[in-house]
Amino acid sequence: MPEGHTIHRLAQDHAERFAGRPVSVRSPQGKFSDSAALLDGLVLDEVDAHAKHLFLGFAETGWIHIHLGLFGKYTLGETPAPPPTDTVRLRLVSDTHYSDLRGPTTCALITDAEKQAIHDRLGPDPLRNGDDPDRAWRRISRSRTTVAALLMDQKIIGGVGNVYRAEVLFRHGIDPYTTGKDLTPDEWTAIWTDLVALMREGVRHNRIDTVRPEHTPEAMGRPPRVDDHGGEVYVYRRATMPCHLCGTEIRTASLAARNLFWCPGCQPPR
DNA sequence: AGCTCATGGCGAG
DNA sequence: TCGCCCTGAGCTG
Repeated sequence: MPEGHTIHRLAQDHAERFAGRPVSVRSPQGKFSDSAALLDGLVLDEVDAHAKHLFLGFAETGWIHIHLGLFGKYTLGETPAPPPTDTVRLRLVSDTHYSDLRGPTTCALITDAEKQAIHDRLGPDPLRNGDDPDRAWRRISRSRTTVAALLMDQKIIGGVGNVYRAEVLFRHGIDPYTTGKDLTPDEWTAIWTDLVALMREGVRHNRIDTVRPEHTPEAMGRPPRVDDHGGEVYVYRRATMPCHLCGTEIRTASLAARNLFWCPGCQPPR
């Protein structure tokens, strides 16, 4: 689940359901108990998100910094909350809603300065209004690293994960092994603009869909397909299956310990 | 019951 | 580049 769109959606949902009201803060699992005790009953007054980092602000006391990592998951619902299971790291409860966090890489109480340090080491985020794509381009355009690796580097661009990486490169016909230096300014502009649109859609629908309307199974007169992660995509996790557009077998490779997917037909080497 | 894998990221070497 | 941390689903047996 967790790419940038997931975190921005969680920020929205938390702002709507918990902000401006006192909330009960607990850690049934125990690993966040000390901080939870400090925050319990305070008003949650601000929510922020940058890349894959979520921040829940409690005025003078500080921020809960949350990073889901690969396994972290949220469950949101209406009160009454069910009895918490022993893997719930953080439970928030307002008079109307509850939220349960399980398996995060990070759930810690931090200061304003510590929060700022996190923003400082993250690249521009397509989901943060006003973030400047030129900051990313300055680093990409002089890098000999592959664009596939650069898109996943959170210092360069914030919020893109393995699905958006594969899909945005497919949508622009870019071979993932193209180096940053070889990418054209127009290609970068197209990638950034597309990420802004795709990820906003991702926040709205709470899932990743990247297939253009003219390429949906209905539009192409093919049987409907169901991708096992819940969204409609071109290449992600479709290794050895035929490309929806050209029929070439989708390829996969390991790049920086992550699975990369691309269509050699639609994304030819330079 | 035990294994593998997953949309992340960190630190050691 | 590797090992490690966090959890749960989907296999295998």
